[in-house]
Amino acid sequence: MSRYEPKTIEPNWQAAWDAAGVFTARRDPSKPKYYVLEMFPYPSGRIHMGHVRNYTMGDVVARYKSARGFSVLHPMGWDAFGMPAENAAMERGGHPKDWTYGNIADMRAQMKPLGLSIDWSREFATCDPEYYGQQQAMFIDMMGAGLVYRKNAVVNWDPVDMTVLANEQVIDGKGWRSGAQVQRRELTQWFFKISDYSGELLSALDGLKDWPEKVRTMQANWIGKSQGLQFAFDTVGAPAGFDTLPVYTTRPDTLMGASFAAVSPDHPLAKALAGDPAVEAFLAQCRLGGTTAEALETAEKIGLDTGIRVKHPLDPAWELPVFIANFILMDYGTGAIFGCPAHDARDFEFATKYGLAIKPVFVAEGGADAPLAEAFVPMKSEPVQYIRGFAGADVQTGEAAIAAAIAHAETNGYGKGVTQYRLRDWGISRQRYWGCPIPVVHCDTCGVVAEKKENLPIELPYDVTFDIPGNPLDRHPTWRNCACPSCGAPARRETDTMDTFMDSSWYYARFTAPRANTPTDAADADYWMNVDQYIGGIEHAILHLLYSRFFARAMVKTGHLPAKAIEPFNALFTQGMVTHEIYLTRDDKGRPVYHLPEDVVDGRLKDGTAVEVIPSAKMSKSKKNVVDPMNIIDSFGADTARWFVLSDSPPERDVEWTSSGAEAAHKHLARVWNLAARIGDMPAGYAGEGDDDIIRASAKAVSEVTQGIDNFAFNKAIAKLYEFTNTLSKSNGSRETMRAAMRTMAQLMQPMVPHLAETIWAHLGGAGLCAQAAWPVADPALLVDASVTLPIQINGKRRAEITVPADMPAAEVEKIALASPAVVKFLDGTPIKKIIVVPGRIINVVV
RNA sequence: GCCCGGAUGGCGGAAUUGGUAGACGCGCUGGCUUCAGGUGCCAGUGCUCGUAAGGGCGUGGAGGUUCGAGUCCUCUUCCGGGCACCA
Repeated sequence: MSRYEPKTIEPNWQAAWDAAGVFTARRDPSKPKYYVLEMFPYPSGRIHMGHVRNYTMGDVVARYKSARGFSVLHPMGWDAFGMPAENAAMERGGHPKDWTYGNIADMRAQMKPLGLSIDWSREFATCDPEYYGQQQAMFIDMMGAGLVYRKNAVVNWDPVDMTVLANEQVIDGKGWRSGAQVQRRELTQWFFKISDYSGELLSALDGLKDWPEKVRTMQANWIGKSQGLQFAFDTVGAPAGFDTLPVYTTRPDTLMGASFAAVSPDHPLAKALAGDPAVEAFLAQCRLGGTTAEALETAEKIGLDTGIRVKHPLDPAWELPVFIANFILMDYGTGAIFGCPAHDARDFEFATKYGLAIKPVFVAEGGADAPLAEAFVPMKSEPVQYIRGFAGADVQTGEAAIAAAIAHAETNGYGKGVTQYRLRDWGISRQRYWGCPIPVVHCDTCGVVAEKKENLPIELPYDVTFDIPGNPLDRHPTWRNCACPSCGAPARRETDTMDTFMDSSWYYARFTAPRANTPTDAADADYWMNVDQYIGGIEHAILHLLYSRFFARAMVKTGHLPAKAIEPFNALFTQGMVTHEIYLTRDDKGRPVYHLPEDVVDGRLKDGTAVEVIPSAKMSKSKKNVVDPMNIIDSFGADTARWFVLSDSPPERDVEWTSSGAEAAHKHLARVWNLAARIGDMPAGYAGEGDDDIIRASAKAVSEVTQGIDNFAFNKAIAKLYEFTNTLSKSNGSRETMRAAMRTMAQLMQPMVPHLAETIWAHLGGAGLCAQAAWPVADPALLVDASVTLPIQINGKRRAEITVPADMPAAEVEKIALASPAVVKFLDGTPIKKIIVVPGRIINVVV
């Protein structure tokens, strides 16, 4: 071994692994299987540090599990449909397909030098017709299973470009290209009945023990189960067909504080009143702006009194005005509510604005019935005192009062308790080209008919243009024309394509049999499913993971997955982002001009201009705070990049990229290399000294690094490897002991820096490839320390310490502690009130 | 607006179930090596008072529980993620 030159060794080892087929996943009944999957990338064209971090973590797990004797599946593919490809076509010309496949080739070329243990023979892209054709087949099966339907839904409409906009394309309520005020508009869309699974998707979260608690909590809140009361107001002065107005409330205990009723602008009653010009003008105002929950909930609350009145269910003489109000969502409950301003912040704001009564139903325990300055919303567990409650409700918690109110409604026959979910059905229609075509046909006589499976895949036409806004499939001269699968008459294809979340909701299943001519293969799915470890960004905590959980259920129902795959991801790990400082200068109008980190040295540009520095944020192209991983790989090698992204920051947290960090990583690897070289040069028969300590240190390193990897604490595993390196470089053991310790080092480092590990392993006489060697195991007897140092606290403050045999009884430890000079001196005869001895931990003397 | 996280030295972070706060790394300081710079090696490094011995203070902020709190509870500030058509 001469000098550490990663550029020489890395390609050689990658070729050696390829030649030995080390990473090819095989169904091997003699071994337990392990399926590790990282969320597949969108092919933007360049890999970034986040990718390196994500795939390195997955690689550590894959290589570790392989060393532990598992048959490992570790695949890679491309989430290749989506808007950026169409945007590129619009901005730079060219075709989304060419752009996408070009990007895939570029990114694959950037990923290969990382030395990831990926089975590249399973690679696919979701825009491959072989993939999306199978997706269309499943869509047809799911239609047959009653999981798909059409209904109206609200979209962002750009009235100038005459096109539907994604939420991302609505900036401050305006279209991103046209700048026009965006409107909410209804369109007929395709939906999946995910809401049929609300209860199950919620209750099954309890079984996902190896998912982060926060992800389960977020999903549970998203599904949003609530127990409430549904009842109908009798109306006064409403149009025909609206004799009653059904409402849903989670706070029926506040019914005695009702002061108005309100319906959503999308409510049938609001639509029925739209003939009135004042109502129509108001509804038009409500339609302005985007469709996001944030836009709807932060918009100023506005309402219009319809003149209609409803009768309070407990007092027919008590009438409430009916408003149309912009903050009522048609998608939740019945699209109509009663307002209790005293105990709901939104209702309070609304009532104040429109001069409606604010009538408290309960007060804080011991409080008085007084005018409120703001809505009084106690915590659920907090006892309150009902002053306008139902019979029998005294001082109690909200939950008990709600149950009493529901019971009252059911007993008296004006309402019933219902379970409601916030989760809405999954709208999958997109009015865009670069997605999977929805395989249905519109026929004048037969209606909406599924395409025949033998006609799949329904392929996207290549001859499309992006010179004008809108869906190119709509304006294609011939693509829409087809024969009705049912009657054979001329018919029209659906031009909506599928949400790209569909593509990523089953790719994990496809990886188990990527070339099968059905969506999945029973034997392969049975062997490889489930994903044992799934790794990806926390930003996918809700949508992608919830859709995947639903889709797995739909695949089980339609026979495309075995029942055991109903929850497809056994364990989930969510990683943090890679961040970097942002550098900028100002143009003559004071607008920021961003600069790449590589162009900034010591706070200055090359021409000497000082830059402003903004604290670290997620790497993004627009802020130019990106570091191209290829630069590091070119100058330091893949192992340095891998070691660096695993060091320091815990995997679940954000990591700040610093050039000094990358240099430090490289320095350490060179140090390990030099240590291995020195050990390799030791003369035969060299006896040295301290072998026992080296053997103990090795065992400790094995135990601690293994624990670090098992717990996804790669930063800690690496800290232990630093300690082990420090110990070994200071040791002077026998040749054989040093060589064995260094081989252990190579094995422990192999998941993180596989190329360096192979070189050391080979140099010090390891048999075969390090990547195929069995993981080392520590002898437990070597891990136990004979003596232990205990701190002595006096009144909780550390004053002294003693070292005692680890197995000394507590009574004896206490005696020695009290006799120690520092304690005697400090106490100076003060009587002891209490003494606490925690064996192996601490002694606390209370005086 | 709603839901979920996070905050520890100059910096990234460590701290099984509440039990020695600051492991490990970076940076910095001093020394050795070197013609010099870099590399490499050795030592020191939370803040503060003190010549020292030793003391005081310290985990975003304010309270609380406990013999003992970075860790548990309540409130709060700031930062980040998500909010259903970004992927």
